[in-house]
Amino acid sequence: MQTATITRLVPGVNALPLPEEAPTQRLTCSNCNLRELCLTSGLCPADRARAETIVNARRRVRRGEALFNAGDEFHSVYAVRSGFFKSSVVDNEGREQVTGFFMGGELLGIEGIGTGRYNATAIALEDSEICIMPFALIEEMTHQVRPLQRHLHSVLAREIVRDHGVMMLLGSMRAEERLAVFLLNLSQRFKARGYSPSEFHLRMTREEIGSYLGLKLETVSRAFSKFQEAGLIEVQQKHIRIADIPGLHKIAGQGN
Amino acid sequence: MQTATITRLVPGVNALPLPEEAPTQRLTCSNCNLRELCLTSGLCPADRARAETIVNARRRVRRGEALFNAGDEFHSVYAVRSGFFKSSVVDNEGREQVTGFFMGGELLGIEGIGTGRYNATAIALEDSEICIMPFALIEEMTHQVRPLQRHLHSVLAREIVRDHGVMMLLGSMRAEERLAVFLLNLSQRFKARGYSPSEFHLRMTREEIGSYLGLKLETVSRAFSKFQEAGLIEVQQKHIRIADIPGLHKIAGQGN
DNA sequence: CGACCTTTTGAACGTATTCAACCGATGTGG
DNA sequence: CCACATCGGTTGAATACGTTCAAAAGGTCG
Repeated sequence: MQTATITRLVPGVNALPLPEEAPTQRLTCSNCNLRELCLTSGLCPADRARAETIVNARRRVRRGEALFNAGDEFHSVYAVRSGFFKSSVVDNEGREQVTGFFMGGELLGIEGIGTGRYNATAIALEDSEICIMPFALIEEMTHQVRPLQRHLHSVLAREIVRDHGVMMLLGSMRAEERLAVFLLNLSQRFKARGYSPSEFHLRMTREEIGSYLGLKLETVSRAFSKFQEAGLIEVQQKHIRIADIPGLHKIAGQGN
Repeated sequence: MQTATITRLVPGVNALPLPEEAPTQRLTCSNCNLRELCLTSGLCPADRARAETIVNARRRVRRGEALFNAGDEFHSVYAVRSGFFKSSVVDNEGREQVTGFFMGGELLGIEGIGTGRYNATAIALEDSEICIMPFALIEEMTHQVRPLQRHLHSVLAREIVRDHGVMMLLGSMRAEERLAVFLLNLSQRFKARGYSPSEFHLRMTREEIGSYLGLKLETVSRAFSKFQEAGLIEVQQKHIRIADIPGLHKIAGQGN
């Protein structure tokens, strides 16, 4: 499981360019198509060019493999370059709670700053690639590039805001509302990345969706079936087509 | 409701010392008994002395009064100097979700950095006093006092970790487990502030506890009664005595 | 003291869970 | 390449937990 493929991007012992990227331009934040969704979003080109030295390597993570585990020593923040992750925490009784799903441009592990250890486990739900950003480099760079500091604060704060949304979802909504909110959120994030907002593949199982939403997998499955009967979606295994986005919004927004 | 009593701590138009503090030493982070629980925790005396200029005023907030409202423009972070607050968000349908309770030394409003507006509403549950820390000053100071920057990151990250705990609670635990976890958490926080960990006053209503825990107020009340019958606590209205902390841990920890 | 708010408790109800069976898809080894 | 084992998903029936509705008692505050 620990056969990580690491691509060094900075001069060093392993600096030789790997075959698959040798002929083309090297991938940096400046030419990354996810730059406006990631840590350097909002920076001017000059600032971004300086900040992108934060990414000192990339790494492939295969489906099912852990990028990091809860309790591991924190040293780096990871940006999803491609693929899909879940993060989860486990309590004393071994119950897993999925705390989030992550796609291109989103950051993983950042809450490790608090204690010096990762709080959650991050697992790839499909073969993925991530950018490694040592936190020491990030902190150093925030002193040289002020907008980056502001943006780092913003990223952390928005994660808190996101969590408040999840608390609202878990604390006050019924099963079908939760699933509708979940589907709309995925839809909107796919859209922001240039994918279809109405047709996509779920990378996670019903059980993982259920864990995230505070429901059992059977309840998730039943809600999918009910949405399909109502003509709101078409669902076949992991393939989803959203037929009626306003209809889902109506369910998401109100007591039914 | 907006009759805020503001005590200026820095020279300025309203710099005259108010009667109640004129005769004694001025309250600063350096001599605040909450300093190790607050934003300057972990700083050496010299760094703290520099950083404490962040607090440029204090303000009284009376019971029931809002310190800030969701949607208000974000400019300051607030530290609870004395008293007790709740924070909550409201969805489209008007449902309130309490996202946290805050006591001495804890920070309010920090997630506003993300969007430039407060995400939640903060309401005093008893007459309280808070320290006002303009975020512009905080950001400026992090450049002069490196450990402060690290600590600011840490505070934000621990808020995320805390939220993950709440997600676990809301997503995977049953009513009595949730209440046990809640009581133990309060107990531990009172203890950290030098109060009795086994006997305290609940500042919030059953409804607010329920909102926080994703339960109805009747369910909270029943769970209290059941804990009392089991000899785990003595409860009379808002007064709580925890008689059997290990017993509560047992309930908090396991499926019953 | 009276009005109002909070809390408690009971009874009926409803939603999500649990238990179970079955089906389809996926992947592995002979 | 097929057979079989495994995993993920769907659906039904019974159950359990928390909610809803309701009434009444206890506190609090003007």
